[in-house]
Amino acid sequence: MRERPYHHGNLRTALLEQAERTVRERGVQELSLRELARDVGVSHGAPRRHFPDRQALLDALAIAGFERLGSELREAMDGACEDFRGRVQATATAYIRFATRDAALLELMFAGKHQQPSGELQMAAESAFAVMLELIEQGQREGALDSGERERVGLVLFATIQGIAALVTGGMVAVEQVDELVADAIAHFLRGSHAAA
Amino acid sequence: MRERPYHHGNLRTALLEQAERTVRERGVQELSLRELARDVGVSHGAPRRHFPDRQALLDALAIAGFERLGSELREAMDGACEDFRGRVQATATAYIRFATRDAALLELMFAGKHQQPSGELQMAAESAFAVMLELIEQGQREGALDSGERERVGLVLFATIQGIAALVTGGMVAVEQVDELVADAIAHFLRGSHAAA
DNA sequence: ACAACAATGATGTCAACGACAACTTCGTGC
DNA sequence: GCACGAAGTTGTCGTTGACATCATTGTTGT
Repeated sequence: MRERPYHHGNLRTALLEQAERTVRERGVQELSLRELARDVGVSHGAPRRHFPDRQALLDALAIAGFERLGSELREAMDGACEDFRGRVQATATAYIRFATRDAALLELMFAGKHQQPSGELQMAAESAFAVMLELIEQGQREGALDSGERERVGLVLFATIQGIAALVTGGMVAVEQVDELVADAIAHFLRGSHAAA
Repeated sequence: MRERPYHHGNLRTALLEQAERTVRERGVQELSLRELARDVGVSHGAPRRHFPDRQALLDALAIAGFERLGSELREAMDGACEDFRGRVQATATAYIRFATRDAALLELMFAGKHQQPSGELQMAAESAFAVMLELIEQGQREGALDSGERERVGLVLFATIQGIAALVTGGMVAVEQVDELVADAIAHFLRGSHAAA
C-alpha cells in the first residue's frame, strides 16, 4: 500500500486550497503554516519551498481572490442583460455576496500589508476593478451617467459598494437588510449621476 | 535611587497607550503582549491582571478608538457652523483623517472578531455613529435631505465614507486624491438626496 | 544507461509568543 | 498589627515562523 509518495505532486495548489478553506472558516489570524502542512499531509518545512514566508502565502491567496472576484463580477455583469440599473445592481450584489461569503479573504486582499506591491498582485487587483470601470463606461454610453471622468464616478460607486460590504461584515447591518441597502444606494447613486437639474 | 516600584501605579492605562502607539506604527499583527510589557517596563505576566488575554486588550483598544472617533466626529461637525454640505464635508473629512491616521485601529474596531458583543464595545460604537445620525437629522430639518427613514439614508452616506476610507488605506487611492474624492462623493450624495425631480 | 544536478520534501533547531500556575510584594480594612 | 486581596514576578508548556541541513525524486546531457 502506497505510503504517500515523497513528492506530493502539486503541493502549492493543495496548500492554497486548504488555506482558503481555513481562512473562510476561521479567519486569517488562525491560519498557521504548520497546521496547513499537517492538513495537507506534509512536513512542517515543506510549504517553505513554495512560499518563503507566511506573507507570501497570504499574497498568493489575495491574488487568487482577486481573480475569483473579477470573474464573479464579470459573470454577474454579463448575465444581467437588462438596463444599466439592472447591471449595476447585479454587479453590486455579486460584490457583496463575495464580501459576505469570504469576508476574511476580502480583508486580506485589501490589507495594505503587501509591502511589496508585488506587481502580480497589483495586476490582479486592477483586473478585477476593470470590470467596474467597464460598467461605468457602459453607463456613460447609454446616457445613464454623466460623461465625467470615468475614474472619479467609478470610485464613488465602488467606494459605496465596498462600504456596504464593510458594514455587513462588521456586523453593523443585518444580512437581511443588505438587498434593501444596496437598492437604496444604487438609487441614490443614479439620481446623483446627472448634472444638476 | 528608586528601582521602579513594585506597583506600576496605573498599568492598564500605560498598556493601552503603548499598545495604541504600536498598533499605529506597526499594525495589529505586530502587537505582542510580551513586547508591550517590556516597553512599559513590567514583567511579561503582568498584563494578564488587566487583560485576561490578547483579545481583551484588542477589545479595549477598539472601545477607546470608538470614543476618540466619536469625539473627533462631533468636534468636526460642531466646528463647521456653515450649511449642511459644509458639515457633511467636515465630518466626512474627519472620518477619513481618522481612518488614514489610524488605519490599523479602525480595522480593529470593525473586525467582527469580537465574539462577545461585549456590550460596552457595542455601546461605544453606537455612540460614535450617533454623530452621523444627528447629522442626517439636521439635514432633514434643513430640507437638504428627503425625510425618508433616517437610518437608511444615513447608512448610504456612512457606507460611502467608510468605503472611501477603505480605498485609501488599501492603497487604491492616493492620499492626495482624497479630498477630491470626498467632495465628489458628497456632491453625488446630495444630488441624489431629493425625490426624483 | 547513468551520472550530475535541480527541485521538492523531511527533520531538527531556535527564539518568540500566549496562556497558565505558583509565588511575592504591597496596601488596606478590620 | 494582622489577615487578606490586588497587583506584579517568575517559571513553564505547547505552538508557531523562520532557518539550516539532509534525503529523495525527476530531469538533462552525454
